[in-house]
Amino acid sequence: MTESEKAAAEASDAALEDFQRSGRRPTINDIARLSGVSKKTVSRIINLSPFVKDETRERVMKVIDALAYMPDLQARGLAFRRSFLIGLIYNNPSAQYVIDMQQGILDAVRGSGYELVVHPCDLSNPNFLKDVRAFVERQKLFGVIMPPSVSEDEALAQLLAEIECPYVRIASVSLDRNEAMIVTNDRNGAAEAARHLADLGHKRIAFVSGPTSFRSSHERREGFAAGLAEKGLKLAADDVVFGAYTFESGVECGAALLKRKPRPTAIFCGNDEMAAGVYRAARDAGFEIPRDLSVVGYDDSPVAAKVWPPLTTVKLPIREMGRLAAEKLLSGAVEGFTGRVIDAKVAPALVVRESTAKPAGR
Amino acid sequence: MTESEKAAAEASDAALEDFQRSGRRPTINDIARLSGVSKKTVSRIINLSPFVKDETRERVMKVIDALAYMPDLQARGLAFRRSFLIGLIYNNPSAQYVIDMQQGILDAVRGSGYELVVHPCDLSNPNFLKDVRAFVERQKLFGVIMPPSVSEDEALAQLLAEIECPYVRIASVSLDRNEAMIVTNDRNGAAEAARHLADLGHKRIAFVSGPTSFRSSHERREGFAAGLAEKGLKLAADDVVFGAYTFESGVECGAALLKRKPRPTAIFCGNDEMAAGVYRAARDAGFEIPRDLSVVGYDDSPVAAKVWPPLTTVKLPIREMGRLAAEKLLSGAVEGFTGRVIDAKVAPALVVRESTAKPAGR
DNA sequence: CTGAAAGCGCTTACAG
DNA sequence: CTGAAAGCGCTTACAG
Repeated sequence: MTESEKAAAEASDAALEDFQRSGRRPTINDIARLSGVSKKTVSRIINLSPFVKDETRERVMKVIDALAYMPDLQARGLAFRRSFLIGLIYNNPSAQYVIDMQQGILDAVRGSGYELVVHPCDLSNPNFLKDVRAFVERQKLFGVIMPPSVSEDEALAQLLAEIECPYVRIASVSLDRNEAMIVTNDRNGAAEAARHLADLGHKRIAFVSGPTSFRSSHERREGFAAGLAEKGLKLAADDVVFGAYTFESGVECGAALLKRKPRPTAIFCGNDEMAAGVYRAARDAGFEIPRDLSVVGYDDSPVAAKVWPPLTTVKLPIREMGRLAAEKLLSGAVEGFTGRVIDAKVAPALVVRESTAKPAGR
Repeated sequence: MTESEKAAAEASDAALEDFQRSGRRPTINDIARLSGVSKKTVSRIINLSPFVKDETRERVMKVIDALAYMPDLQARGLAFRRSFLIGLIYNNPSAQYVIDMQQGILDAVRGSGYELVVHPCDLSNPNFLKDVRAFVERQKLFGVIMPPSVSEDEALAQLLAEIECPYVRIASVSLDRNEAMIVTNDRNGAAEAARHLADLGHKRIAFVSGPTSFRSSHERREGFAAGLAEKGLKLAADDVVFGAYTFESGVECGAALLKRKPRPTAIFCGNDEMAAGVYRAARDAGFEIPRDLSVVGYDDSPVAAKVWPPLTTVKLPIREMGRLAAEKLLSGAVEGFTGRVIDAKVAPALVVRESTAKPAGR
């Protein structure tokens, strides 16, 4: 280092300290001035451009770190014509499901500077598409994530494509390009439940379906039927009753099934909420679980461990699904996410607790 | 209208149609040009300035409506030095609580152009304050809402004040200026529960407290003790056991209380989750609710209606609390919110279901 | 590998 | 009541 370089370095150190004392939030101009480069070069560094000499980058980074510089997201957003926000558009009635998904998304974006904006909605609202469009366009969302059954709305997916808003859909089967899907393979989970009940020796088995407007209702039914078929059993149309994925609908469906003669010895429910409702119906009708009736749920939500006896159910890794969806969405656009999750698989798994046993008399 | 005015109007109509055909999103410049005013005047209209002639406003509004103009939030944000985002910072373990609060906040901001960004956090994380600060400053949040127990952290409130981030805290007692508080008056709710149990004839009554780190635990305990005192009963220190507002802790506390001789004939729980745990403990120990034991919860969360027998509990209007908090936050800054809720009161109310009855032998 | 100029779509401060 | 200029803090397109 020559004398004159040393003097320059000292001068810039002094300027840096002056700035620190000022207490102002630094801008790209401050960083450029204090490190002796143009703001364009600072911009290149912020945006991880490879076209910066290592030495230059180090010098600038030192100033950035010393001043804890954070680029202004509004300004970047204005120039980029988009924000650093991810939208979660959902209509799932389960609070736990939504919270788990939010957590998963936040797991993925932590440290990236992106944040999560939540947008519950109602598919039956005639303004639904207009609302979503306004939401996306006003905030210039980076992209959106959609769990079922919003994810199954083709008109919405088409709208998002038209306005060029990246999205990832979470659904029980693939509905889109691989890059835009997280698939939960509900058939496999339901088939596992079927094999479990068949192996215990049950023959008269009923299925409480979710609403037919949810794709998962069909997938779980078909997977369940396929699992029974492997064991030589059949799920007749008459063995299926329809609920709404809610506790109350579970009570009603359970009560109806338990009045039948002969009554089923096992009931598979489309989700845990309805299974809890079937518990209530069984109690009201004087049946004991699992002695008189085996029950299996789906989701492994917290309620599954809180009911008595603890519920055998199919575990859906909701938080992980959220994380995978966010990683897929950011993949490519954000450093560190590239291609990592394109082939991620979600595998449902049976969790055997105490609500299933051999049927009476075996 | 003179001939030349008419010609001008026709010309501008044509220009407007041209623009509509272009499919571009209009900017403030387009609106200004097409309505023949400066962009400053358009800006005044967007910002509801009274200093615009009615006739001018009407002319400009016509163009705004025709083109469905939405001001760019990034650009406004850059100029205003803040965003149009409200943060929800929370550490509440109940999914239903958080979802209800989110819904309430969204009820309030609907149509205002503001959106909700969620930020779960962990008070015990040493980086907690730094994380929140980065969250608020990076996104330049308009303001934040904090439910318990985040709301009770004075260091956080002080930090937000320092960085001039408006906030509203939700808590069981007032901790701040009226403009920054939604108070849930937990003492009153707990006192109602106490009177209900005393009126039924219970004498041996226990309280399962939430964690002492939650202010609500103290408030509910003191309110409960005060309610009992009105009826000539006393809540001794020995009658209080401490849980963690979780199901599992409720099981443990319930089991411990039911082993006592003489055992309590009624248990008031700091929340519904723990009450559900006490149900489990009662069942495990062979006691029937309400025959052998009366149980009262707090919150009126969905679990209260799902357990058997349905739980008597104190209803906390969580969604409304979220709405009130958001209205208070936006009050003053956003048209239509001014002063409307400064004196809003949250009143807890006892919901009597089937988990409470006279003690055995009366 | 680096930079000067123009622009993103708004608002503020000033002037009239 | 209205407007021309400058600015918010970044990036893009171009040039070297």
